[in-house]
Amino acid sequence: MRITTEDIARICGVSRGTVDRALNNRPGISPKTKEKVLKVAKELGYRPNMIARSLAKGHTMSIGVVVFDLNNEFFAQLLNSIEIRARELGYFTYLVLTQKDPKVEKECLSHLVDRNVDGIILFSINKGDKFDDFLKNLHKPIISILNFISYQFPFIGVDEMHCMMDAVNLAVKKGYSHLIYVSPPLAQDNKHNTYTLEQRLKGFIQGCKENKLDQSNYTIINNYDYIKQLDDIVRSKTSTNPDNRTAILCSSDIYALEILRYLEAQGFKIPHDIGVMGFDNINTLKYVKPGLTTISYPIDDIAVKAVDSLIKIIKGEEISNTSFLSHSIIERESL
Amino acid sequence: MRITTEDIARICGVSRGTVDRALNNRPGISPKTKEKVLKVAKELGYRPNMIARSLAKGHTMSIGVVVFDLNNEFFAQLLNSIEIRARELGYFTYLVLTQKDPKVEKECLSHLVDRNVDGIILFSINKGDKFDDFLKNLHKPIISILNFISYQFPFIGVDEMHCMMDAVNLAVKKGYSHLIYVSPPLAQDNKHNTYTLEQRLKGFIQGCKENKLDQSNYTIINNYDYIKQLDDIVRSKTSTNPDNRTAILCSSDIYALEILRYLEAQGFKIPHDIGVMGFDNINTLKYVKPGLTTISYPIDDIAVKAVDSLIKIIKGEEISNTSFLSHSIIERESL
DNA sequence: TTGAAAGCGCTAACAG
DNA sequence: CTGTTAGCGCTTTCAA
Repeated sequence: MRITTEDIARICGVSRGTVDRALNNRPGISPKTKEKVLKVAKELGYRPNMIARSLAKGHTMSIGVVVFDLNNEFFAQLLNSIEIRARELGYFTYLVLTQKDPKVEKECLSHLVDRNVDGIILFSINKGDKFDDFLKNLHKPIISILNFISYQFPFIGVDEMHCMMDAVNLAVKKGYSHLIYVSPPLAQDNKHNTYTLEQRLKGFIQGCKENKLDQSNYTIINNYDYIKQLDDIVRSKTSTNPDNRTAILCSSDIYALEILRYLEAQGFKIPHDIGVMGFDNINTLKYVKPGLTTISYPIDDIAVKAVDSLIKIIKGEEISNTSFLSHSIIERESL
Repeated sequence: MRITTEDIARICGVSRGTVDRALNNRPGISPKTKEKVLKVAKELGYRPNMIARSLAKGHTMSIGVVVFDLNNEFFAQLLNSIEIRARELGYFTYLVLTQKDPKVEKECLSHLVDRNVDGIILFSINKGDKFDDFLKNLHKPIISILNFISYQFPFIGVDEMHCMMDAVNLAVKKGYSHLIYVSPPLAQDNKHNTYTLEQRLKGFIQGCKENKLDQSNYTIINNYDYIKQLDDIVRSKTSTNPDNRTAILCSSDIYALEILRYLEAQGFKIPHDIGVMGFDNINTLKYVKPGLTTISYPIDDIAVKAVDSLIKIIKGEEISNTSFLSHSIIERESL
């Protein structure tokens, strides 16, 4: 089949140890034999068997990336940048999609360890003490991204709470006096890790507080039936009085997009009648009219930092336990 | 460190062979010892080392997926479905992004083989006899998708040419008498595998022929400066005469989207003044106004079929060499 | 400078 | 039914 070091050794009339010294240019070999071995290896098209190497060395030069799916462009971009960066540094990446199933996530994590990945980048759907223990028992470097797990694991993300506070501030500054917050996935927060969503919600509430909006001035919608619920609220609250306009802030661009479509269909003018704001700044927004005002995440930076940090840990270096990268507001037309 | 079969053997006072028989329930072991071994293994939290298993068995239960990037949602969806399907069947997937660099693609392909993946799903950017030889020398099952490589390798995709013929037919049926075909990536076809693009172009030309449109009735734009070029043509050709309207057919939704934005900014009414049609039916289209008429690819089917076929080959079964899955036209408002 | 041998952890063929 | 042995292909230590 494939050429092995043994083949080369036999042909060159040397031992496998010597072949290894030549191939991985280690000291203790004469230039002459080295040259010969290298020449034969090249002629035969020798390629090292990484599986065997992994077994012998105890590492695989591969990492695992665990996210729930790629339907949100956001994750596709993240994964894209992770793969590029990882390979730049010599690592191959295993992709694992958990479909938001906590059990699947745990199983896959274990499987990755069985395959001896050197480290894992994890956007987790699990959380809690038991999960912490589970992760600890994996005995592998792990970087959590975006969805915070616990202080036991390095984390890279953004300050979600302040993102949403900034959003509220912007809305208030623009003169909106009634706010609606739409975050459907909150509906499932009993079982899943919904850190990012919770932080955004907190930010919304805190932002309202700081702007002296009480509960009669804001509404929170936390289920997937949001269009219907919105319908009721919008009809009763919306006013043509320019001093009493309402703005809808969403936990993700995708909901904002749906809402935009719905409002347009209902004949509302955006932002004249109602303001809308998203979150994530996905690529799609480039093609959307009216332009959606949103919060921008530094996706590439998160990806690169996650990979770099992970590999530092793998190599035994120290890294800071938690890093928040900075966000920004992208102002377009919808708010 | 981790528990090994040797540990279990020692503790149970049996040999590693026996442990193996219990763990992988193979025949030739008494129920009693088997039970005991299993119990100890469970207590100790034993997990097989897949690297060692791979080395011993000669396969890794993993596949490689090679595409150029994930910026196009199309690929994200494809990859998503591939991963899901592969893991259903027990395979983990390595993701490799080539950034449209033919050299990188070849290197990565070799690396995947070095890592002993059991098979590869490839959307190739390379082509030609030399590349065929290269792939052959990999001695690995390979499924090519969408970008045809050669008859030497199984292929799964759609009949791109007929897709575009259907598009032309639709445009003509709708009364457009002048067609513009926009396919910027054709600009680079000297070095890359641009099978899909060439086929679409052929389909466009053939469609025009069959509809008796000669070269004065259609225009082909094959560079990234298409907006500017479009500007000139549109100004001279566009007519308010309803019997002489022009339609712009694009090789990808993303160009159609750009064009839509441009035309709107110029004050054109779509489709009243000019018709526009895309290709791919990416998710983004759900949020675009006016709705973009386009060609829909069976992304999930391609993904699932690619995985299934690959694994059949891996298992030594026969598969049909080429499969074209069926496409459909999604009629919305823009044409 | 080189060779021999052991080991990574598992599988599989062969004896007993 | 069970133990022994010989690999898988590479790395690494210890002698020579």
